[in-house]
Amino acid sequence: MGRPPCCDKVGIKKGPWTPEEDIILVSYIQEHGPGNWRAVPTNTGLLRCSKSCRLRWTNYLRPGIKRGNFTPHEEGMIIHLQALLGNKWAAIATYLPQRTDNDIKNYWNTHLKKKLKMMQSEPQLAGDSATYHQFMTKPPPYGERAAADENNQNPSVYASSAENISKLLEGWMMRSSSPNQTSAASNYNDDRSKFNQFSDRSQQIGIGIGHDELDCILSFDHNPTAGLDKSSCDSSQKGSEGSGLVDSRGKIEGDDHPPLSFLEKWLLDESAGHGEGAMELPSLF
DNA sequence: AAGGATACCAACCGCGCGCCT
DNA sequence: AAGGCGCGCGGTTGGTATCCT
Repeated sequence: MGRPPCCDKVGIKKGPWTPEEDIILVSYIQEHGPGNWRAVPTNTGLLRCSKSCRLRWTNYLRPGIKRGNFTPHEEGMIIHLQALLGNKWAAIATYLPQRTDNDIKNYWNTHLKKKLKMMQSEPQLAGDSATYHQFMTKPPPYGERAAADENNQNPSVYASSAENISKLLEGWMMRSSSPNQTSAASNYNDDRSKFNQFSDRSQQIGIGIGHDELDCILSFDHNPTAGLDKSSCDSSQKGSEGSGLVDSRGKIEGDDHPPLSFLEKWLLDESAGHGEGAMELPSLF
C-alpha cells in the first residue's frame, strides 16, 4: 500500500512565502493557536500544504526565534549535544529554545561540520583548550558575515520572527494604505516604530500581539543573552499557546528531556554562568 | 566589470511514530 | 489488531547572496 500524499498536490503552491501568506498564517495562529495543521490551509484559504504551514510557522514566524549569528556558547552546546545525541536536531533544539531545529541543522552543516573537520586535520589544536577556544570562536576565513556582525551588535543581525513579521507587515500596510509610505529601514528606531505600528495594527485586526509581547520579542533582538533566561518573557508568553520561547511541541517546559542530567547540568551551568561569553570546553568528554 | 565558485538558508520531500477508530 | 491519518523529524535541494579570479 503506497503512502498517500500528505496533501492534495493539485493547486498547492510551493516556493517562498509571500508577506500576504505570512500575515494570513500568523493571524490565524494568533487566533486559534498552533496545531491542527491539516485545518490551516482550508480555514485560511492558503494554497499551501499543511506541512508547509507548520514549517513556516515553526522555523520563521514563531515568536521568540533568534536568527542570525550563533554565539560561541551556542556553538559549544551544539557541538557537544551533537556528539552526544547525533543528528537529533529537534532534541538539540530543545536546549536552545530560541533556535529552530532547521536553523541548528543548517548551522551545523554549513559551519560546525567544517570547523570540526579542520579540527581533526589539526589535532594538536584539540589538546589545548585555550587554543581550541580560539579556534572555535575565530571567524572562518571566508564569508562569515555573521561572526563579523557579532562585534557590531547590529540589530539587524538578530532578526527575530517579529522583525520578519514587521517587515512583511510593512509591505502589507504599504499596499493596503498609502503607496508612498516608509521604505525598508533596518535601524532600531525604525524597527521600534514598526513594532508599535504592528502592535497597534494587530490589535485592530485581531491578531492580538500587544506592546508588552513585542517588547519581549525586541529584547531578543538587542539582548541576545536575555534569551537564555526564558523566564524574562514568560509572563507575556503564557497567554498565547505555542507562541513563546517554547515551541508548539511544548518540549522545553515538559519533563520529556532525554536523560542527560550530567550534560543538562553543565548546559544549565553554562547558561547561568557564562551567558554568551567565551565557550570553554568542559572536561566531560 | 563579469563570470564562476562558494556559502548560506528557506523550503521541500519522504519516512517514522503515535494516536484514533 | 490493523489500518488510516496527522504530525514531527532529518536529509536534501534550489534560489540567492557574496566572494574570488
